[in-house]
Amino acid sequence: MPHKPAVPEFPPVICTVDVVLLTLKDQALHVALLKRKNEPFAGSSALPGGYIHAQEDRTAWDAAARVLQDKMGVTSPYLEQLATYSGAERDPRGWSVSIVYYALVPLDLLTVGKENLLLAPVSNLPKMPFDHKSIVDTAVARVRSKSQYSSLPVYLCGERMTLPQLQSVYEAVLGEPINKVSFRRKIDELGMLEPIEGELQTGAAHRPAQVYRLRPTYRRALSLMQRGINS
Amino acid sequence: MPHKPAVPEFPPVICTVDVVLLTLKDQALHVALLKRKNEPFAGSSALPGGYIHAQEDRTAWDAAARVLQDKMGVTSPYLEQLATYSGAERDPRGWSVSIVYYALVPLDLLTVGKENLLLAPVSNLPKMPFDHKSIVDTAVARVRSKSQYSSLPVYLCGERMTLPQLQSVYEAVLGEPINKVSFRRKIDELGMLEPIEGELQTGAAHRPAQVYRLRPTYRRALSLMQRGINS
DNA sequence: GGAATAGTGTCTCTAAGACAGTATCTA
DNA sequence: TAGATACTGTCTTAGAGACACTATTCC
Repeated sequence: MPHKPAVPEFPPVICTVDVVLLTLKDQALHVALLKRKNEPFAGSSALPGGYIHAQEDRTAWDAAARVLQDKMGVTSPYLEQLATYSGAERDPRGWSVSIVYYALVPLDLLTVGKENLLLAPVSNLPKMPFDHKSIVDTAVARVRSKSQYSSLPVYLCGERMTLPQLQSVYEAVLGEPINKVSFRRKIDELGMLEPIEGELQTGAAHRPAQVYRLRPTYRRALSLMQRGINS
Repeated sequence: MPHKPAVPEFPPVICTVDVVLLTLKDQALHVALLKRKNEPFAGSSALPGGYIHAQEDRTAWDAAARVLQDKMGVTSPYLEQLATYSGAERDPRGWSVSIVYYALVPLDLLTVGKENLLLAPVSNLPKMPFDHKSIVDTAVARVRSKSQYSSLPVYLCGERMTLPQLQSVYEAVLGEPINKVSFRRKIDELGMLEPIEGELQTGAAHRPAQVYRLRPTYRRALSLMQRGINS
């Protein structure tokens, strides 16, 4: 029996990762875009991404985390695979595969005026190269969907938060008002928050709100609801 | 400015698709495995899969459909991306990416005793090469999860079905009994089925059941529930 | 007629939403 | 003290589950 080469010679496929980094700014979801330095589409704003470095990255997740670190200076507490986009026509360089991840980070982690950083509201995206617009739309839909029955939006808050703050984050993500009593019942059931004893958020001309923090168990894992938050 | 090559020379990444084909046999989910003809792991049962053919496949979805057709002789009415598995260590041939799809088909489409076909119950999987076991587990979890709030399980039925049949399919997938009244209310709300006038399933020693068929709109698209089927 | 399952009417119970009341801050 | 928002108690309402009753077949 003739010995076959281990890896047959198929035309090469371009293998990349892209990251949809979402944050909350002015009560609305925004996506982080970078001005591309290289061709194709040099100069236009696109999702941060890059080639998989087979020597360096143990997995595609690691590649995405590396891209996030190198290009955005961010280590996201939440980085999950969205989907993989592929095909002959999405990239002029040839048949390509892009494994896309999405991340949620509080705005204040996106430190400083990065030179080429553009925060675009997801409700009014600019022209974007490749299939990046459709990718962002899918990521937003995924985040909205997951937010209905999980603690996902807490990753958009900082370390500490009050319940009214968290509710307004949920409302911004879901795009609709939530019943206050139901919301607090749900958050209570989820059991992911604990009040910081004696710490109240004062300063406003009304009763101060209890400050909570995420329980350590849920720092990296989502907490799921049986039934979603029924708008 | 020096001209850069369009595609930098990174070590090649192996690009494949794999398919988790699920079906219902003896009231339990089974996954279709094929005995591998080629190294690595020749002889052991694994998910059907193959290289992406950049000349032939327009997208990875097309590649998965081709694999399903060529290796299983099946054209699945439902074929959706599950996730992408990647890394340096999952395949002895080197750094690899596998874009994994899952399909649901009625048992009778898996015609005949294919030589190398093994239908393994998902609750008792055999040893499988690569990370295929974890892939199957993820696919099953996805199907269970989606079945709670969508019409996904109808793809496990044939063209026509009765409500008791469909309920038993849901129960097999979800692994728990469902309240009959609630189930019928939900299916009614979904609006995906229409009764075939005058067609009843007779033959058993009891009242015959109305036969339904899927409305054309839902032949390829899922129908979603507001609130899931609450076991 | 008896056994068996199909299909339906209706009560109960759980949980979400509405609403209004009390609490506690700044100006 | 007035105004604002935080927080809570409780009533209403929608929907899921339980249960029982009728329907229709084969033997």
